[in-house]
Amino acid sequence: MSGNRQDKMATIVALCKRRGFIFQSSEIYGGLNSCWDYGPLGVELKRNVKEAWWKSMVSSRRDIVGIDASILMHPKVWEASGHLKGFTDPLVDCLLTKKRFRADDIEPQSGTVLHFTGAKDRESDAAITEPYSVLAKTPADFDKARKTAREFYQQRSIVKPELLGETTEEVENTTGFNPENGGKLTEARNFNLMFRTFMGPVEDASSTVYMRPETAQGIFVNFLNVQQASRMKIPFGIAQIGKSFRNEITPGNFTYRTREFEQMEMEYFVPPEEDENWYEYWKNTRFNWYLEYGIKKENIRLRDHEKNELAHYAKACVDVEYKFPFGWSELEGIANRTDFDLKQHSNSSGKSLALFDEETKEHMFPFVIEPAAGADRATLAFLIDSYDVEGEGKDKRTVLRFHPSLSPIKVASLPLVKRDGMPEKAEKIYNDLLSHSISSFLDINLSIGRRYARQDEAGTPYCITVDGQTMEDGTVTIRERDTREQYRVASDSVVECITSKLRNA
RNA sequence: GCGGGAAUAACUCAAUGGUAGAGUGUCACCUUCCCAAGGUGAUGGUUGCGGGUUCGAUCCCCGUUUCCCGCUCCA
Repeated sequence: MSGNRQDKMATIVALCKRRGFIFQSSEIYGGLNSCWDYGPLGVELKRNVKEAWWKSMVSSRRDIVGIDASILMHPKVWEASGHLKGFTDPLVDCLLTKKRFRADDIEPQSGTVLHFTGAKDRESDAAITEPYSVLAKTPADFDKARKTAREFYQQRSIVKPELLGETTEEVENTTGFNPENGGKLTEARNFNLMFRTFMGPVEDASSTVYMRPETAQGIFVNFLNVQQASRMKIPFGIAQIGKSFRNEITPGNFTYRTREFEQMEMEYFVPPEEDENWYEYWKNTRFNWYLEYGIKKENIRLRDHEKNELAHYAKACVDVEYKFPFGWSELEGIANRTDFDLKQHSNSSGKSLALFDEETKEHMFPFVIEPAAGADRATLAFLIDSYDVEGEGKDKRTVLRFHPSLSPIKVASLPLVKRDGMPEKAEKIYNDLLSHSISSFLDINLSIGRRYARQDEAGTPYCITVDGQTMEDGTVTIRERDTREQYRVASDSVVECITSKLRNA
């Protein structure tokens, strides 16, 4: 990881805080791990990202409808979906090397275990009574095992350890030792990635509920409700934007991996024999969506999952990856979930989620193609991708080159100087814009250059400037963020002009 | 969860075992007809938090929280 890349991330985190995009959660209390709050600019940006997604997936299509399911769902949902079982990883650590293993990945081993009760130093009074064991695999090499044990005690400040209380034990098919060095592993600890809480005032096992680790299940369990209410016929989709929660073992990289996050998911139900075509279709459609909203071609790619990488439900999966400063990372996964989920819920609930096929007169389970995107990840990617620094020294300019639809503020209304009625005129234009629900900003103080710079750093695509000529002929200038070019329009056509620019952007 | 590094004003950073400074920013007033101009003033910090050592700690020690890096994990 080069210094530059990390500098870029740090610079963006600082900019986000300074300009009000993203703050650390509960900062005055020292912060809360992996939790972030969106500030005034950040919330607009993220809303715009979600709106762009919703428009492209729902509003502009005849074949997709939306829902908003609750975060808490019946616990059996998570049994059926496989999350209750599959989301629990029993993990063990090597006491010597600290290397971590999944307990169920360790091959059973046989051999002789050497137990020690402790160690003392050969040249001082130092001693330690912590027990330790090493497995000497058949054919047993006891000297090597003892050497491992001495390393263990050396780590605990015994410089020249003499092992104490050695006993041996024959074992078969144990998984309690590190396959690489025979060293004892910790007890298995379960990491369930689902957040748990209690429904109602009594905290007992029967009231345990989970906060959803994905929004998809809310769609699957509502599949027939939605299909019947909206009279949809396959192929059709159900979309949802909402918060999900996962107790990630390692959160990090700013808002990239957090334990509370927002997903934009769509489940597209198709005839089983058409699954591969639709998979290709959504792969391309979703990839192009990022390009359409300004992500640079060289910073985005598709990466197919290897067979052994696939989730338990998936027949195929491809990631849309973005080149973050910390490396290529997933923005969105497009998966062929087959009929796994609908069948599971049908079996588990006893209520069939199959559709009746009028042609074949048979019940059938559609296959599901799922494009699942991270709203926070997409927001972060748009933020990073639009970040640009121009010029050097005094001419240096920081610009967020957002696609205009994503910009938190669309227009700033600025009087060139604070006199001759210019502030009043600028305020009138500002009010006009606001009355047309165009997100705008009025800035009167300080030099015009400074105010342009502030808007550049907020990613505002257009600045309206009221100058001397405005007072004579009623025209104002529109300044373009990316080129800094200016041209004049009649002040009473500003709203119309901006509206058309935003529509065509 | 392990190992390493860091934490001082809103941001970027200084400084010192004797209760902290600068630049930037922000605000007000003045000035200013086009890209972070200038002037004056103001705003700002229990030095992340909690203990300990000390006459005295931002500095030394311990713990803790958060962030970053590396493991590990990742539906």
